[in-house]
Amino acid sequence: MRIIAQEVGIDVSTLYYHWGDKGDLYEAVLTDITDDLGSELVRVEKVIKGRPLAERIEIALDMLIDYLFEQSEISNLNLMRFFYKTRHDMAWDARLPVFAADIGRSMGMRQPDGSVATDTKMEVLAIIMAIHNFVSGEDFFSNLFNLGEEAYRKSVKRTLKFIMIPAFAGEYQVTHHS
Amino acid sequence: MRIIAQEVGIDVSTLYYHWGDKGDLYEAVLTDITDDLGSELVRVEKVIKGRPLAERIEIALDMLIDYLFEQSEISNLNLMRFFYKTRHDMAWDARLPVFAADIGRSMGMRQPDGSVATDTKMEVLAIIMAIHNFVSGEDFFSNLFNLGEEAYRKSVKRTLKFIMIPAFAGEYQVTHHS
DNA sequence: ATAGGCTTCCAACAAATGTTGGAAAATATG
DNA sequence: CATATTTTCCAACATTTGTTGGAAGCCTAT
Repeated sequence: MRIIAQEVGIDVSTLYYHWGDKGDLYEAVLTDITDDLGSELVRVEKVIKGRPLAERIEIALDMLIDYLFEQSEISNLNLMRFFYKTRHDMAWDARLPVFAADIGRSMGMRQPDGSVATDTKMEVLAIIMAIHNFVSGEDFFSNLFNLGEEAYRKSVKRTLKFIMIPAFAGEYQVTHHS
Repeated sequence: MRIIAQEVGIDVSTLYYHWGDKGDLYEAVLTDITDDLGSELVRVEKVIKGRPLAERIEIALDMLIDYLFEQSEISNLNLMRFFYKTRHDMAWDARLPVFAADIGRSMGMRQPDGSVATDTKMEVLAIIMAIHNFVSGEDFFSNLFNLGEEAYRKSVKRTLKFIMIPAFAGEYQVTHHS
């Protein structure tokens, strides 16, 4: 709390005054970044609408990776939320499965009855996490492979396209859109 | 430190006596789990030796996922190491790129000169992280999708095969080995 | 058995961290 | 302008957490 307050340039009590205790603040931040990510997904959907699937995936990856690299706290906080083990139990956010279902639908992976299967949501989740992983782990991995910021980001895009396009769009040669 | 000592059933000073301070203990644990993971990779390699690539991937995923679900701290600690931002800088472990290179070689992804390209290591890293993600995130995700332990683990295997086999072994129908 | 080492624990210290009371400053309202 | 309300900060508190000194217990070799 002190560190956050200092970063913002206010006293820690002012932080408490406006945002409540640590748990409240954390929840507010999570809600906020989830909203942001939701808006970005809508933006992406608009751009890729109508294109063939493989191209949609490629563009979506490019856009989301760029977006998250600019806001890497989003990836950080999401991953921490998934993996961090707390002694206190945490607030729940039901929007992740909704996002996953939306993305699944956007990729044409709906069932005969229009709903999205759990298997599909798991697959989408894997994509989302893969992006977050590379964004949040930038410090660690770029150091590990001796890549500069630019080279690292490019390699992330290439790697994720290499994996996801064959998996979700079958036969397709990766080209370059960004 | 107190919590660890309590879990082990000793006094916290005894913990210090044997393992040094928190950083030393953390390093020792990381070394230990990395050794374990290394041994498991060797074990996997023995089993899949000589089989066709797609089958190798399938079996390796099954084995590694089972192994990590039994030792989920390995996934936890690895991911934390990748993503956690500390104010103190951390000890470095150079074995991850070696593992990635070994796995890449084992998948036949070596360059003409026998070395393994950074792109390839990134791809392997993506696989490793995907497994860790689902293992470490079990609590969160199984709750999210209302899956029991058994169903969740099965779904993880299916999902990762669904994504990785087309990406790394081209045309291939997923069958069931485990 | 006993001296000397090794191991364990209790108690304490210092620093970090979550949180709040209350005074001062800033702002709004009449 | 005077008053009421809101906002900010300082100082303190209680708890958590990393760490250590020293006494007590245990083990081994003579």
